Amino acid sequence: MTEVLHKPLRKGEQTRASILDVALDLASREGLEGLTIGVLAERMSMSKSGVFAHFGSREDLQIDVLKLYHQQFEQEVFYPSLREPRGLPRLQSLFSRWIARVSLEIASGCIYISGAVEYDDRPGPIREHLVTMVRTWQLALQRAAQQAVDEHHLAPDTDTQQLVFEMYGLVLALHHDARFIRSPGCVDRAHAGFARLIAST
Amino acid sequence: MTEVLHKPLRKGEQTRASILDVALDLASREGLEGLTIGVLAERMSMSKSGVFAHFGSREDLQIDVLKLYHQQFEQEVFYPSLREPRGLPRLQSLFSRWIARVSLEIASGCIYISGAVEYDDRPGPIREHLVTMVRTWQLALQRAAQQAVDEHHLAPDTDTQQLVFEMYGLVLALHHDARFIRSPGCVDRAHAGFARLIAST
DNA sequence: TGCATAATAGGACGGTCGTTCTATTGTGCT
DNA sequence: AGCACAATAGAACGACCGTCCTATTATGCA
Repeated sequence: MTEVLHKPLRKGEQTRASILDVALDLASREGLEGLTIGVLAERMSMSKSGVFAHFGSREDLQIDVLKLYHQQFEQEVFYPSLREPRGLPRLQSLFSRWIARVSLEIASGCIYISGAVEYDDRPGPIREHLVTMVRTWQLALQRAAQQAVDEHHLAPDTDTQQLVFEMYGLVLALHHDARFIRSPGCVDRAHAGFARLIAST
Repeated sequence: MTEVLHKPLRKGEQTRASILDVALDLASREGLEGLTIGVLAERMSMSKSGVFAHFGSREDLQIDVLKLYHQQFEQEVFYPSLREPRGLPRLQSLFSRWIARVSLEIASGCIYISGAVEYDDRPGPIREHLVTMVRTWQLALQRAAQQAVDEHHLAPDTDTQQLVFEMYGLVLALHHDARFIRSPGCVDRAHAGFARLIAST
């Protein structure tokens, strides 16, 4: 069990990791469904079977990509915000970092968002993993919102589920207008929406 | 030119129309990219080539599906709202009918929304058509919002682009939580968001 | 009813997909 | 250095894709 941690990265594990990196980039651009082993192999300058051997199946590869994305999301958005004081500052930080990440992702795309559309009607383990991750994130937001209520930063009758719903809407609108419509200034609009949202509760 | 209008539907045009109906249903569920001629032919109990012959290419088929969707959207959401008086009533009607349609589409999916994700990074005529249609809809909303300002139903300094941005976000969040997360009560949340949106401007 | 032509079927094409098998190359330990 | 074995390559598979070509069937008008 634990001795695995001490084992240094053998060659295989190392290339497996870099395959996953490229796969994440690819899936961000083309969607998880658009992630194909042939293209992945080409980008890696490897043979299809060479790439394939590192994962039991394409589905396992997709799930591993998903887990990697989740990990990066936590690292970039969630954990840093925990250093902010409970309540509104932390909620504000979560939202800002979220926006910042989606803004950077304008060139590549957010897998949580594209995955939600790709797998909204496609049962299976990928959908289940995806739903769990997004639910986790929504619950984290809701917890932060509740803390803001407890700290009297928000009105005591605040519907935190409604709050998270609308925050998610702002980010979806940002992703939509930035990546699809490509209209400028939508990052500011997302921030303005959040400010109004906080002010009116 | 005009004598085409008087020509009754020959057999071919008739089956072509019903193919498009099935294709629209299929594309709503699987996405425009998931719309495949083989599956379409199977659903029609026709041969692949029999289906194919009605459209010059798969891309043309997809564009025709898009146009059909646009037409239905206008018919169900846009035109009926024009009978409401200018200003807030009409804006409210546009939003309500929009929500109602997306709610009914929970079982099948909205092509504007899924298409936005599928084609946000895939250049070509399909993307162009899609962007034009969504832009048209957003501009219609913005026009209605501006009329609400002119009628003094909304504050004179209202940022109508911001308003449309947030309305779109509410619908995207509804689509997300209803179809992907499958959390109940999000239709009410979309309405509540709109009410708060109007109240706070 | 016959005939021009529209509508559809059937089969084949080259391509890509995920996956499997076998062979070859490379690594890392004793 | 040599050996066990991990890592990768290469070819082949069946399945599905869009598209094309040719034959057959159905339609609708004279």
